[in-house]
Amino acid sequence: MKSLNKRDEILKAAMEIIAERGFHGAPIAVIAEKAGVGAGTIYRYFENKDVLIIELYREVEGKLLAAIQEGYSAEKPLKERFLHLGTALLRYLIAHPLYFRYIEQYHNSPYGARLRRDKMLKQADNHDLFKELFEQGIVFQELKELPLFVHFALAFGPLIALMRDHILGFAVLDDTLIKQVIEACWDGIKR
Amino acid sequence: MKSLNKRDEILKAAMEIIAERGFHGAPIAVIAEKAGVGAGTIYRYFENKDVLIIELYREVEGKLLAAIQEGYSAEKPLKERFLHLGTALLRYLIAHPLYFRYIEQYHNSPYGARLRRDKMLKQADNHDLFKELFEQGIVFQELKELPLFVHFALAFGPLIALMRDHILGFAVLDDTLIKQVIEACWDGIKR
DNA sequence: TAAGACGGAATGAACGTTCATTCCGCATAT
DNA sequence: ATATGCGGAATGAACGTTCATTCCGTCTTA
Repeated sequence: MKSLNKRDEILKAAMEIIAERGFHGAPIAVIAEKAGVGAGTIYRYFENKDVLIIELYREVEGKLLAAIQEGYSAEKPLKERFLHLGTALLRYLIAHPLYFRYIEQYHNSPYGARLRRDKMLKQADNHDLFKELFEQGIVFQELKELPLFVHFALAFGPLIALMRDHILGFAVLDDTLIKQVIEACWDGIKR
Repeated sequence: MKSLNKRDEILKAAMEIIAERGFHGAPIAVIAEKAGVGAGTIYRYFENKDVLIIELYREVEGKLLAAIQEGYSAEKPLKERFLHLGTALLRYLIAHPLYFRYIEQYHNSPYGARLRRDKMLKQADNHDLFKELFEQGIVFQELKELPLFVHFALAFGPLIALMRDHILGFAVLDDTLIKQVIEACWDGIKR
């Protein structure tokens, strides 16, 4: 119990520092200090820095996926489902900006490369939900007849770009705007 | 003349190595070897590594902007102009994948942060062309009445996502598909 | 109950490696 | 012969990781 606390302290500290300063600006010594533990202690909980970083990514990804699936129903109309997933995604990331930043750091790093390679092989993930949605949409002729990866790009690309703007303070994303944006994404993919 | 050649060799080598392996995987020694010069020589042409990297970014950005402006006419209809810029951008980046990778590396690094801050202040850039386009579109009621940054996100987000897929080998972007994608982006922003 | 012994958790100084940068001797050209 | 350009070994800073040592809670024993 006590040890779980310490482990979580380390993860939390790593999360905050890496999200804010990137992997460059997050030496073990700094993470240890923020977590309130000795540098060596980190190696009692994680084999090495890479393992810590990968583990942290898994946790964040898990929470994100759980969040967007909440209240999702595969029975509802396509558009409604799309709006649900999109708004849930945006809302969750806005509520947890550090998660978004961490995910971005992770993707744009050597770790991200390995991740992509892995996903190439094992094609089952959050994408499942969206994949299913897009495939149905094409079959039912509600969506443009384009390759799946184009639909992903049209749907996620704008959201990621907006999140960046939001975090940098360029943009203010309130509920009204979020809804308009997801609708616009739908206009992009719908037939 | 001889010195210019050597300078260009260094820039080219840095470009290729950073684009392929990221800043992590590009120590001065490696760049020097690829460029066919001694490590110390690099410091005859660039004050330090940061200056080299920033200078390289300026050159790449300059070429990119020149490429998309070629053949652009502010007189033509809005949609036609948008299609021109979008396709020119995608085509150029596909033809120069290393440029795209370098730009991405740069943006997702401490350098990128400084860049953003600078652009916050001095709001004149490639964006000018797009900014003008979007503003006109809103005035003429051809585009959705959304904040400018949303239009940027809806237009560029998908293109960047697609470029990533393309470079990673997920996607094959031929001329037909490029056109369809830009059209889909237009559907996203048009009223 | 109190004293002592024990084991695992925690620590941070020390080590080895990696890197940007500097420096100095050599080569080339005038 | 002198000045300029060049290369790559040398340097020192920064970092991840290790490990001998300390710390602390628990169990044992009288």
